[in-house]
Amino acid sequence: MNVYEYLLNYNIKPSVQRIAIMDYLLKHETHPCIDEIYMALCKEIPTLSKTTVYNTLKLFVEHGAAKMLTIDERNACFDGNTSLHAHFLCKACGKIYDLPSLQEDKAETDMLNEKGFVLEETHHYYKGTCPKCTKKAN
Amino acid sequence: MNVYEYLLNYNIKPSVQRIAIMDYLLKHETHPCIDEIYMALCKEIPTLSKTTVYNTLKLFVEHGAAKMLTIDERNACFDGNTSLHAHFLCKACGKIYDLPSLQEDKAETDMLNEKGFVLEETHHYYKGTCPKCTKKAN
DNA sequence: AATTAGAATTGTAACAATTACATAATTGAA
DNA sequence: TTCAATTATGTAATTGTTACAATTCTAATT
Repeated sequence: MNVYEYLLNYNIKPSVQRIAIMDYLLKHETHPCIDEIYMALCKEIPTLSKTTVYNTLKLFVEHGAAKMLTIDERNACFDGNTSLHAHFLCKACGKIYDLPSLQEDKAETDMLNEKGFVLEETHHYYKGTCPKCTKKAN
Repeated sequence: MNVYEYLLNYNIKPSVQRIAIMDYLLKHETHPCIDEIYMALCKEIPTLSKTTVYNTLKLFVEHGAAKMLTIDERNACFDGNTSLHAHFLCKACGKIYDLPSLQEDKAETDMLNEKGFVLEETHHYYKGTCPKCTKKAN
């Protein structure tokens, strides 16, 4: 996968930092938060600033190249997988799982559109305990 | 509606502050954030502290008497309506609308349960522009 | 190679939401 | 009334995020 081209497809001017951040997002399905990305890339790009990570992710979201998840109340995290899919947050270990896909509730979206609501994003997630943590608790 | 009894039903010891906060939540469908609640109740209870509002809402959520919404990335807000329903956040005016109800995606929840996931909360919301703001923009 | 305008990045400082923690007040039972 | 437990308070610290001005980089043009 050529990240340089990938950014251009979203009308984002590539730069060393932007490529590194997008690359990280695409290769790590961990739904990383700002800090995780910053910490990871610091090593390769020692001059990287946290502000740049903020700016860059904001830019990605605006151009549709990433999605912001606000599942965890304290930290926004980011997903390079922009397809429509649901999530599961384990309250015990904090891990966010991807769920296979997500069917739009057509009755609901039709109703909203009819009333004049313009839909831009759909968010769907569960919170609970994942199988691993459930086992540990016993 | 007797808020005192209401709290007892959720195994929450009533106090002046708790009753006032729960009362506000039940009477205002605005999905208020901490600050809105604090500002509103300051007048009646001049000694109220913001910390108490935090503590109290946390307690309510733990006892299932309220739900925390993290739709807006900056501010958590709270909903006294604990029934399963979806939301719509207007990006223009910031208002959060309640949507009629929410059907569980049975195929999905069955699949999760089968794999050993324990579900505790379901969140479903849209972001976009509401009819009022869409009109204004034209 | 030098110039230059625009874009991208950086760092500091400010800001605002939240939490930790120690203290004070209240409650209810003995 | 006394006492222990619960509840509420306030300050201060912490943390995530943003504003902004300065700096650096990029790439086209001379």
